[in-house]
Amino acid sequence: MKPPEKKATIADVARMAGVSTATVSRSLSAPGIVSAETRARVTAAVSQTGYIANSAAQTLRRRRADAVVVAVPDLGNTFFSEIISGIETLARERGVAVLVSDVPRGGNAGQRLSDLLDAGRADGALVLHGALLPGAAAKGRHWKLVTVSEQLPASGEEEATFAHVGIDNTAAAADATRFLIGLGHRRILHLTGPANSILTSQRAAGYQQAMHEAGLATALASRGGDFTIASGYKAARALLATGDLPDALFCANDEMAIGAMNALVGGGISVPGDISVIGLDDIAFAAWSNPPLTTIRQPRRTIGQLAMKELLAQIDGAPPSAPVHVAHDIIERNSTRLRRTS
Amino acid sequence: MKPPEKKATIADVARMAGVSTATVSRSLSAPGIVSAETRARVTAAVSQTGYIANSAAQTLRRRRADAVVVAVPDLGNTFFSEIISGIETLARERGVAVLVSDVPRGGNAGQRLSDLLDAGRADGALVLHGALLPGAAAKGRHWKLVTVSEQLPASGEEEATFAHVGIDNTAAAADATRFLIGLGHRRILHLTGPANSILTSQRAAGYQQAMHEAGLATALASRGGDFTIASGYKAARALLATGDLPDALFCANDEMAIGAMNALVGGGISVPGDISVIGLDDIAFAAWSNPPLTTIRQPRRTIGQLAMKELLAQIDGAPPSAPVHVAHDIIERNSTRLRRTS
DNA sequence: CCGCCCTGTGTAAAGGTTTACATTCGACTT
DNA sequence: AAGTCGAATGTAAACCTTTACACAGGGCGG
Repeated sequence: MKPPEKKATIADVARMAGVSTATVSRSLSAPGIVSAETRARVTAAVSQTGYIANSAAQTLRRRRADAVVVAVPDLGNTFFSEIISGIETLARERGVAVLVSDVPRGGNAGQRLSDLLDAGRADGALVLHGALLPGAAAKGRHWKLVTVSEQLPASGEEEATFAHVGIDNTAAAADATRFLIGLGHRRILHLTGPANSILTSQRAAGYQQAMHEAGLATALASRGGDFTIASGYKAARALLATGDLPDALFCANDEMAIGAMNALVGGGISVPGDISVIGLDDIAFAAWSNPPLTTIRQPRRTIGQLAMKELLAQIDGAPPSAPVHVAHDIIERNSTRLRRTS
Repeated sequence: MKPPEKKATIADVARMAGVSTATVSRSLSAPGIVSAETRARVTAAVSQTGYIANSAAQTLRRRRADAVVVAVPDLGNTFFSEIISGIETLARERGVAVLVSDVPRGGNAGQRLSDLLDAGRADGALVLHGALLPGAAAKGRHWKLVTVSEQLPASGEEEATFAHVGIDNTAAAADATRFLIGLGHRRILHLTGPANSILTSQRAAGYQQAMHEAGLATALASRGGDFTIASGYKAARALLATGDLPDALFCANDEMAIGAMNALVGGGISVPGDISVIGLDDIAFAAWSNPPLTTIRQPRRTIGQLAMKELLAQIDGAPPSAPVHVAHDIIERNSTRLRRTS
């Protein structure tokens, strides 16, 4: 019962069960092909020795690590961590390990990925990182790789299209905008994210599309928006200073919307009384902001699981699937309301 | 320049450089002991072949995986993910991989840990999981293991004391309470966390200690508090229903404080006008709640890094250090104020 | 009764590194 | 000049599994 001095190897088990190591290996990985009687002896020996297969040896021989990397720009952001949580759920089920690599935006994510993948530490990667090093995408053509949430910008010449799972950001932004329009708002301002993010351009595009459809004039404000609460706050302060408020504000994500609402109510403006605000993502705090934020929900855990499923399929030899969009929903809370018929 | 057909091995490099594999290995891992000239030939061959050492083979031979597990109860919670972010920073520097294992409270974290550690997939573990399986702690005596933030309850008989890093929760809670007392509050209610968490008891103890010091009567309310926003909200609603409000409320964490404030202001109570509220943790949203929450800050990234440092030291053969407490700070915002001298 | 196939098992190679031990060679000591 | 020592390198074993291939024995069709 006391922990064995040295870890048991497959040879120890084989000896104890009176069979060859090959048989032990087979009993464990393909129980079907060994006779019931032998299998019983083996299992007994296994539990008696407390044998656990050494995974390095397995990896070496099988040429498969049973591990995947998840590359994120910011683990501290719930948005990402919930996706990872979905990934992990599936990983646990399938017995594959999850290596997280938290490389800041602007950092060399491609390098890190290469270290892990090329050294055979992982069989593939889930990239939640819109800005992998541009070059890496090309280099990564022989990696198994699926992008999540943020699609990798098609890298010019080579149509480096990876499998992808996420919501349709353009459509989601259009839906948010249409929701506002449906409430009677006309002067709708879009507070955009950081310029270098694919999300920013997709969401802005959706906004513009919906506005054009309705024959309304678009108004984008970026003012240093970078998806943080603070940047939303600052942008709204700046807006306040102009004294010229729109009917409604569509923020490129929830954090910025929350920051903006803070600035607005802090400046004596009523939300949604004077101005409606809508976000996008439905982070956990959106339900508890002041007022509770109307937004568009992304099913994050589902996204994580779907992405993981796709990656595992690729690792098992399936060809990459076409990008898939999961459905988003509008969540109406109290930061939006019908426009006063003035 | 095109990606090589097959991955280069150390033998390929050796051949190209005209040396033995041993020399290649040495050039890479202990450059000092090989002559400058040879080393140059080797490095040339390495970059020419694009050689990257196979990590499974290395792990097998070195008997060290250069990887650690991080066990968390809930990745989706920023509190944990920021600690992990600190861990990752250090990990990247040292070239060790981080395996995250997100096993829900109540799940069998010990099992998962055992899978990873005993199979040699990782060299040690960082446990942010107050409730590892009780048994696992004992079984884990021969693992390298440091607990983070939530200390593992001493497991009865065996004084299974692991290295630990986190704030002194009792002291932090006492400080929060004293802060309230210092503002002139007398009837201070403590909203506790879930009963099975070590954090809950430590924080409650700190509260009681500070109250006793000041000769004040303690009042604990648990009402299903489980560290979530929703539970804080519910607890405060219940409080509201009694019609008997204290001077101040000390919530066992920020989420509950935010939920409670929502209920309070929703119920027409002014915070901090009628009642002061203080939290503990200083999560990102604390600065943006309504009103901004006074709380106690835990340096989460630092905690992560310190814990990682300790674990790496243990892996390198150092004996476990004694538990270390990092300093916490009080962050005064607008949810607390001097008591009205009625 | 022969040949074939099938089932269950064993033998040994392969997977890619690291490292203990051996070797070589030149410099230095006495 | 013999003996030591140290530096630089090579040889080969060890790390632990999986699996291609071979083999044995039994059932069965012809």
